[in-house]
This record gives sequence, structure tokens and C-alpha cells, in this order.
Amino acid sequence: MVLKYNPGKIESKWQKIWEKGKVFQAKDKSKRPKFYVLIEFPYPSGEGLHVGHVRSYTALDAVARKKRMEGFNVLFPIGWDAFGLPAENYAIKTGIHPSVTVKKNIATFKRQLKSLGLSFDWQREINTTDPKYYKWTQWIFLKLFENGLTYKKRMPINWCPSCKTGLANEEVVNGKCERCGTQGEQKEKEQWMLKITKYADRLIKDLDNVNYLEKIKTQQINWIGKSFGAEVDFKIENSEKKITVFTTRVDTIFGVTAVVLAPENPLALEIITKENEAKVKEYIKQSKLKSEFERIELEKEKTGVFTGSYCINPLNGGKVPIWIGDYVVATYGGGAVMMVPAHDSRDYKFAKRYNLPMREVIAPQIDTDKKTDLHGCEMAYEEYGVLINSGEFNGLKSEEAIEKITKWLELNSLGKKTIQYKLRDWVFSRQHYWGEPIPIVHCEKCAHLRQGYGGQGMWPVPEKDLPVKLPFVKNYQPTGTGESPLSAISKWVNVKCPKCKGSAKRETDTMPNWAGSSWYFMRYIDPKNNKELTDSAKLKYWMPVDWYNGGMEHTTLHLLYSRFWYKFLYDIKVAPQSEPYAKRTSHGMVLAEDSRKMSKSWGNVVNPDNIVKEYGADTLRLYEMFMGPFDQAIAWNTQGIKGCRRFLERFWDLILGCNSKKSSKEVESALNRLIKKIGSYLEAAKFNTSVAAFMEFLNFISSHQNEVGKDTIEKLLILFSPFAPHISEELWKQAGFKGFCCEQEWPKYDSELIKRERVLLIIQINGSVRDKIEVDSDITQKEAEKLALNSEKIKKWIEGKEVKKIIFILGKLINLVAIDKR
RNA sequence: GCCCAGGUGGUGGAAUGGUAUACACAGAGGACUUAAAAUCCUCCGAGCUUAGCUCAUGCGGGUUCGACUCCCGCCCUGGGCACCA
Repeated sequence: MVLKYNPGKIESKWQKIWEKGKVFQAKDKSKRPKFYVLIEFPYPSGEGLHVGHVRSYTALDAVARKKRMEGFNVLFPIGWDAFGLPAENYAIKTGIHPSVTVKKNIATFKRQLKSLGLSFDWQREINTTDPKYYKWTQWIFLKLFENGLTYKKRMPINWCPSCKTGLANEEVVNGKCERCGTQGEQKEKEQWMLKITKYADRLIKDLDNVNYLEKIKTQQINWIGKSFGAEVDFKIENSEKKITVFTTRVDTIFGVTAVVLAPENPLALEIITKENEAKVKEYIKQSKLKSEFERIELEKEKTGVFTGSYCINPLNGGKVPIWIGDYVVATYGGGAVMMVPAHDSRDYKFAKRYNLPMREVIAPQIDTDKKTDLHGCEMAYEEYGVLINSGEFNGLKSEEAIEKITKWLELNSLGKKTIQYKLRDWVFSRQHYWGEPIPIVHCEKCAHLRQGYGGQGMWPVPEKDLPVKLPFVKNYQPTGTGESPLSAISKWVNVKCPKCKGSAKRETDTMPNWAGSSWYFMRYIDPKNNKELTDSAKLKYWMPVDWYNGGMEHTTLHLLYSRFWYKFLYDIKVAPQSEPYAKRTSHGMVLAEDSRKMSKSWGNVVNPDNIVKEYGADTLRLYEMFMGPFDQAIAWNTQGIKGCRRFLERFWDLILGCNSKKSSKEVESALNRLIKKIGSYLEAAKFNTSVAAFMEFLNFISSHQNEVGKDTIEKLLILFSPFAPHISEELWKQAGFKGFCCEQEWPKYDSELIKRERVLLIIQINGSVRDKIEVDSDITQKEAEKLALNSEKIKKWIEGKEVKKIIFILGKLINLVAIDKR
């Protein structure tokens, strides 16, 4: 009597046995080559594990399992990114300390992850909210501080009136707070900043040396936004001052009919003439009232005001009016632009609105065939062309003119070649309780003596005093004044100055939750080290991460931040190389059955617990691999789950029903083809076609059941175990094989066996299939031609025609090119 | 507006220059059953004058003996960026 497939029974059994046998632990001292597989560690939310987690974790689990079987010493760790607003908001509502909530949520996640048979090395579990962990997050901050990569800046920040906290640009989506969806505002506050812009160029350049999906690279490059151009100085009339503008089109400089300043530009207030003062001040006031979001929403509506002052065009000495317009971005290119309405569509709109003059200075390069006449054209000509109305530069092509005019400016000290980035420095402070305290002390006395960082009395907390632990509090309410709730805890805030030992105060801002995740992959390597961040020999052995998978939504945030930190750690000789991740892939979202995002409010959430209970973990794993291409978003389908369960049942019955000692040649050949396919599919993240290949193979052997020997079953189970580890392990045991299936050597294919002896030769006439005949796979062209020409079907097609050419592809097809006889 | 990824049966999708629609889901018919479920077998792009033929991979061209695949030009969908000078 053959046993029935019962995942509920076998899955938890094997999970326990594997754990006891420590089969998934990475070895620190090993002569084997290493392979580091990384998934983005989850935020342990109260909602529990999402089927989206299951998709990406299972995929990388399959990779990790295969690599292990290939003889690699595999590190596949897991941990918790546990700082963050939901736990704090929950604490505000209920008074339950965030650490309690986090602990509870982690327990749930852990149970859920373990029920899936993921081969994590649980010995290395980390938690960003553990003081033993965030000690080193703070340590990195101190290093950044010491190396001049931090600064404090009073700046307009994005403020969420609901969360009562500052937001990074990246956390504002369409003007709204990413977390709660409330409309954001602008607020001025002293913020800790990290100089990520200093690394902008390297963050682009080093992408050449890593294997990321191409779309990830382009997205990062666009985000950093490098543009080559020139800075040009426009002297202000009757003043010692000048306005420096940035332009990528210095070739259009003879077409400048105004210079426009951002309202935030401090020069703006200095240059107003008396008669314009009231008007201009009112305009600046109004535009400050508008939040950055509103400005964008008002879209291409360009407004501005004339200051009454003029500056001088350095090229032709012409008098240029200075305007203020809020379409000029304050934080880019110095917050000033030269306005060339004839050749920039934004300037064109601005000039039209205020009736400013336009001067054409670029003519389209005239093709001899078609003449382009731009006169009367209702838009700006933004392409490159040939210079006109540009004095001595007339007749030059734009490319040459850019070079020559820039040189001229440099010779006359009126400007220079330069590079601008869109990337802005990272706003690193949050006014929250549930984050890593920034380890800085402010001493008024030292500030008075102009000591401490920047003479402002700021001192780093000495390394021996780390971690600066979060104090236990009763009240988590944000102060709403912009101060962190920590500022209310005087016992914690008041400390001795590390320098003068006088009374001083702690920094009360905390770090954003991107901090802990910016280096966590390093801590997995040496999670219990309390002397250093990670032992350097271990780092050298394990880094870089060989395969990192995560969501596309982290491309411009976490992925960029962590690359920045790693580069910095490389510069201070902590990290062994300058890039942390050798390969990066991304997974598509798992949508609900109705193709919408899964959400409590829609009531369309699929809970993995229920699926495991009803169908088993292997079915869930297999289904999530099979549902579609890994990098694409895909809708859940309950019927699809059932199909995968059906497949596993057939698999189970078939394997247990095979009794032959040795496989037939045909089966052996099919198996070797399967080995080849699965190997290459896994490397290429083609999980869906891997599963299809198993299904095809099963269909094949179910019609050759008497020819399936133990040798085939052995290799099949090994191949299948990365995808469905429990059923493979159980069948391995039932079939009487020794050891763990998941510890066997990954099979190699024999290319001799892959070759087929007989193949179906396709016969085409002019590219259309007209006949198929079975032939020896090594048939020669001559023999194939003979067979083709003798085929009755083919004869009909070439009757009255002349065969002009024959194309023969060995073992595949023969194509006869036949044309009518004259 | 710019950048990226896509568009193939009723559905999810396969095929990276060589048999278009693998593999699955759904559906139809049959077997088993008192019946249902489960399971197994068969069919399943469209059309036609159905031993076969024609047409079909968003649309229009092109390259090629041969194009879902490569090139040019459109249309549509999804994602990212967005007054970045």
C-alpha cells in the first residue's frame, strides 16, 4: 500500500530534523569557496508575513540550496529591520513599548518563515533595535562625523503634520507622506545631513563593475542625475556682486534675455530696487507659503517678478534684467538660471507670459533637402544646431560652441566647466523616539568658546560610551514642535560634556530607519562581535554579497544609501572592497486575485499561514515560483495553487511507484537535459520555467514508468529539493537513500547523453513548414535534401518551381527556397 | 515631457533568428461512481470549400531563405523621474 502525500505531517518533521542537524549553518572557517545570498530583511509589521515575502525568499532559498549542493559554503541569513513608525504609532495609541510590539511581531514572522522550510542560518539572526546592533550603527555615524561627512543645516524640510516629523525627499510621494498619505508641508529645522553627494560620481561610475539588472542601474543613474555644463558669472550692475548660473547650453548665451533667481536665493533680497521692493517681497512671501508640493502641482504655470536690477551678459556686455521666479529650483545649480526663451521651453513660457524679448541664436542645421523655417514657430527650438547672432561664434555647431565659449569664459575668469548632480544630501535626522539616538552631545560652554565641531560645541559621544541607549519612556507623543519625544526626558538629555565635563545636553534627534539597513549585511558575517563592527578577516572572506535580491522600490533609497555607506567604510579601511553587492535582482509584487494591491481595507489579503495549512509549504513555494516571471508583478490565483498541489501528488505517487533498477537510455537522456535546464534557469532567475521543466519531465516519465530507475529518481529528487525541499527529503528517505537529500552533491549533466539519436527534421518551403520527418540527428545535408525532395508533400509544393537555394541547420531543419519557373 | 519595462489563446505565460502558443489554469466530452468530490483519458487560437489550406504574437513598414525575436515609425499598458536649466 502506497502512502498518501501528506505535507502537514512531513513538513514540520523535516524542519525540525534540519534544524537539529544544523545543515544550513554557514561555516566561518572553511576552505570551500563562499557564496553569500541575501534577501532584504523584513520590517516585522503587525500584519505578519506577506505572500510577497514568500515569493522572493523562496526564490533565493532555491538559489542558496543549489549553491550549497554545488559545494559552496553558503551564507543565507535573516534578521529584522525593526525600527520604524508603525511600532511607535502603536505605542502612542496603546502605551505599549515599541520593543514589546516588535518582539511579538518577530515571533510571528519567525514562526511563519520557519513553516516554509527556508534554509536560513538562524544562528546569525540580527535585530536593528538591539543596542548591541545599533551600537555599531552609531559607531558608523561617528566615523562619518569624524570624517566630515555630516553637517547640520537649517533648511526647509518636508514636514508631515500627521506624523509630526520631518521626511526625506524620498519619503514624499506626490507631495504626500509616504507612510500616512497626509499632505506634506514645508518647515525650517536644523537637520543632520550626510554628504552622499560627495560620493555621487563614484556611485555612478562603480556601477560598471557590478552585475545589477540594467533597469536598476539606469534608475540609479537617473536619480543621481549627472549633467555636464558650465557656471557663468553675470556681474550685477552697480554692485560688486555677481550671479552664478549653471547651464548645459552655454552655446545659447547670446540669446539670454533675463536671469531668473529662485525666491529662496539670498541674493534676491539684496538686489531689489526701491520701487519694486513691495512687489518682490510679496512674491517671495507668497512662494514661501506654497509648499514645494504645491509648486509642482501648479505644474508648468510660470510666475515671476522683476527686481528692478540688471546684470551683465559676460559674452556681449549686454544689460540683462534680473527676475525672480519660483520655477527655478533653489537647491540645484545655485538657484539661478539664465533665461533663453528661444531655446528652452520653460523660459519660453515665462517670457511669453511677461512679454519678455526673445532672441534666436541657434539655427537648425539645414539639410539640403528639407528647409526648416522656425520663424513664427510657437515653441522653443531646443535641439543642437548652428550659432547665429552670436558674434565671433557665429557658424559654429552647438557642440563646438559649448567648448569654445566655456574656454573663453575660463580665460577671462567669468565662468568654468562644471558638473551638477540632482542627488541631494541625505536628511538624516528624525524627530522620533523609535530610532537610533544620534550619538552627539551639545555643550553650550564649549560653543561659547567656539570649540567642538564647527565651533558650535558639538562633541561625539566617546566610542567607549556606545551604545547611546534609548531610554525607557511612558510618553511617546511627538512634541509637535519639531523636537523628538526624547527631548522631554531630562534625565536622559542632561549629560556631562565629554570635553569640558560641564553640563551638556544630548542630541535628541534619532536616525531614519534607513540607517540600520545600510550596513546589516556586514553584521551577519559576525553578528555577536562586541569589539568591532565585524571581524576584518571574516569580512574579507564573505564580502561582497554574491546575490542580493529585493524590491524595485528600494533602488533609489536603501540600495543607494547602503552603497554609499559601504564605500565610506571602504575608504576608512573597514570594508574590503568598494561595492557591497556583486549581483542585484528584483522581484515583482504579488497582487491580490483582483489585480489590486493586497490590503486590509480591500479585504483581499492572502495569508500564507492559511495556504500552508490547506495545501502545504511545498505547494506554496512551487506555486509562487511558477506563477510568472520573477521580476514581474503578478496576481494571485487560487486555482493555480490547486494545480501545483496536484502536481506534487502526482510526483509523490509516481516516485513511490517506480521500481526499475536502471533507467532506459531515453529516460536518462531526458534527465540530463533536465539537469542542464534547471542549472541554467536557476542562475538566470527563471524560476517559472524551472517548475515547468519539472512538470514536463514528470509528464514524460509517467508514460515511461517502467523505464525509470533508482539512478534517475536519485538525481531528480536532488534537483527538485531547492524548490520543494520537504517532499524531496521525504521521498529521498522513503526510496532508501542515505543522508539528507539537501546535502547531496548537485548532479552534473553528461552532454553526450543529452544528444538525441533521432530528431524530427522540419522541412520548409520558403520558410513555411510543409513536412516533418524523423531522421538520425547527425544526418548530412545531402541525405536530408534527398529525403526532402522525395517527400510526397514536398513534391506537391515544388511542382513547376525551381529550387534555387537550400538552407540546412543540422538536426533541426531544411529550408527549400523555391521560385516559379519562367 | 523624459527614462525604463512590456503588448502572444478564454486566463497566467513559453519560445532571444529556425516547428508560435511549451507548462499550467479555466472550459468541453468521456471513464470510474447509486451520486458527488477526487482521479484518469481525449479535445481545446480563429476561419474555411476541413485527407488539407489560409490567417493570427498591438499597428504600419523594412532586413532575412526564415522574424514574437533584429531595424525604422506609430499606438497602447505598467513602473520610475519630473520646472534639475
